[in-house]
Amino acid sequence: MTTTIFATHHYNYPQNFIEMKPKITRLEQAIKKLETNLINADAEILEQRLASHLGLQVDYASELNANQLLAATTIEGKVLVIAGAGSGKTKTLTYRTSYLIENGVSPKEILLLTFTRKAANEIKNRARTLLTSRLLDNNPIDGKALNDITSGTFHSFCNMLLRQYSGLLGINPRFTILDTGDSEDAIDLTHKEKKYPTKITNQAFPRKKTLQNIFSTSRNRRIPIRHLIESSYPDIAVHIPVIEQLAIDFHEYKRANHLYDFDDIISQVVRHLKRNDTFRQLLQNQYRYIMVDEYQDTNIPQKELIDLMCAPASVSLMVVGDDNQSIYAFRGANYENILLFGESYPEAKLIKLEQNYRSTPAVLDYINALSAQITLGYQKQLYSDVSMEGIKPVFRRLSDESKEAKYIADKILESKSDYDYQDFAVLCRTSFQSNYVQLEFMERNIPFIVVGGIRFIERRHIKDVLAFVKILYNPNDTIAWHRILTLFKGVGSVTATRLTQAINADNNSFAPLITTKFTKKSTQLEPLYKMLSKASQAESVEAIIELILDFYMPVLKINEDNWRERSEDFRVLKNLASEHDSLDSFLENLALDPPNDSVATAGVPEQGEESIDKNRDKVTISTIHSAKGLEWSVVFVNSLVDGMTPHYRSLSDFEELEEERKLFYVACSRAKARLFLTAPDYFSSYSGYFDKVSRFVAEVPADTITVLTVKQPIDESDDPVWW
DNA sequence: AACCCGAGGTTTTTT
DNA sequence: ACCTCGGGTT
Repeated sequence: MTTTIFATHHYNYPQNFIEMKPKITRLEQAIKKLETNLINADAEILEQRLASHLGLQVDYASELNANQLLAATTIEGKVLVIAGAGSGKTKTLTYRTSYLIENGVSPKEILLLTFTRKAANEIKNRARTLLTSRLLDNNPIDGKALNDITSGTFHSFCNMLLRQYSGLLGINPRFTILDTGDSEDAIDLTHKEKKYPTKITNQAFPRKKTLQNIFSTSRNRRIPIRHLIESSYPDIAVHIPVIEQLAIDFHEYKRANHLYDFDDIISQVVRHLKRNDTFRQLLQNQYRYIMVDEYQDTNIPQKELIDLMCAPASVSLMVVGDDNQSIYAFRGANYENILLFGESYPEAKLIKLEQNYRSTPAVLDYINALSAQITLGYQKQLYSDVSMEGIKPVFRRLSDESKEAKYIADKILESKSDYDYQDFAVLCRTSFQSNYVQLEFMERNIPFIVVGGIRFIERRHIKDVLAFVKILYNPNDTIAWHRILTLFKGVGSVTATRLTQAINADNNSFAPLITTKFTKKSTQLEPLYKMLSKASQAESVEAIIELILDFYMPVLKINEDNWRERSEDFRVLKNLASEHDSLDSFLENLALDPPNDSVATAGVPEQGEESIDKNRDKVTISTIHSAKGLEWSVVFVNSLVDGMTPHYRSLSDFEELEEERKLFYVACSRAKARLFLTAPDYFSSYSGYFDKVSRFVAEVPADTITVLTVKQPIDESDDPVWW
């Protein structure tokens, strides 16, 4: 029995653990079975692989470790690669890509699906460098050919398919994409149009946000709406029949107006793959080598997509992931996909990458201890061959959140001689947990950048401007019309709907805007008409944005008192526009690969050209979710109170709690050299009062971590005893 | 039909 | 402490 830090604490285990037992057993069996297909880089295999490398440009054997080499050179059949944190996953995919090409695979046959487009481009570019930098005398490989590799996120790939094969699929290629907020609006509009009751026996109808959530979860996790509501939203059960009907109406509404939400983009492709044999065979013949990154975060439709494309034995599939890092169930990801891979592909091979190149042994010991607490998963133990042990992670409790922030700032300034600002990151469970940290950093003049939280694309004024662009691209986009028209005083929901209908009925001409019936509602409609007419003739995306802004700025000034601040964002928007030469690529990029950093930065003011390096040197403040895949020398994780991390909403559900545990694992495994964990004494909100240290900190063996107690002379006099 | 105001429920994470 | 929704008012 190992000693844990807070042995006296008692945490209630989720009640549904018993019900979960059969499912857990099934998953365990699938894991066990696939474990028997594990291949290891033994001497014989390696020798075989090395022999086949004669004549290749890249020296795979000396640049990869044994199992990386195995993964990079196993190019036929179905393979699952379990890639632990910091095990060189991107490197392996890069070398595999290069290996495929050196073995005569055409770049056009390669499909690379990753979590972000950035990751896809990185792999492509690194593979290019790899292949072309070795270019000696007669290198037959053209670096440009790598552009023919199809790569991107599931969403961008499916979006491309829908547009490119629109003829074959019988759909309109000029559709617009609804983000989550737009979907909510569309649900609301459908609801109002159909005039469904908003109350039954005094029970209010759920909000649009809740509805969007229900619809999306129902589709991504394949749970009928009725069951989902009965199990997760029991208090709105009286509304089930209406909600079910609304789901159908909502879907028809989207189809009628050429609107696709995030879920449609994937699901519609899956639907076509199932029904359209020509389409399916086309893709199966085209993409012969498929690689999927972050497989643990795929949802059911995404898994189905892969399964359909990979049905022929001749299609090679390698999925890469880490079951310890599945943290997206809330948006429908299904952690079972990776655990049940052996069920879908009984012949699949399993390869594990367990050598860690990121963290010191001291940090690794800790994250291995965290990993041991995760109930389900493939056997794994990260190891390092670095001999310097490093410093153990530190846990410190402080009286409140501002003291926590102070402590973090102190530590950063203390170790500033060893590191740059950009070597630090503060990782938070929720974005608002960074508020105190931001304040403290501003006061102490520590430059920082905030990642996660309210994003660029979701700001009201940005969405407004994009609505104009969307209309120019798809005049059927009723959601965008509605958004624009209700900006004007005198035009409300009813007029907007009527006007939108008139436009659509008039073959999408803008003419109804200048009929007297509507112009008397607002003087803005005529200028709008002129602007749209002009913009539809404009030469470039940038010119269109300029025209829209000329029109929109006065409106913004009337509607928002902080218009000056908001209009700063338009420079970013104009820059983005200048990078695109067509409306579809511009809109697609913003919808599916939006700029991630919030513009919120502080500290070092801009000082012109030379200070670019200085502007990069900032501490990162990020949500844990947005930190996935990244690493820093020094990592802080705050708010480690049970109820904040794990979040109180997940305490009663076994699977949700497991995901929180994995989230903490992701956070800690970002650290290269130092890991600081902090917790305030308590946290209270309308949902309760929480004062126990996070169970994730409490449950690991005490010798893996240094716990600072009251005895430590850190500038806090009123540090209470907390265990 | 639009707008204003007050009440009540709300807050995790994001392609 | 915040935003969304509903109801009453203009």
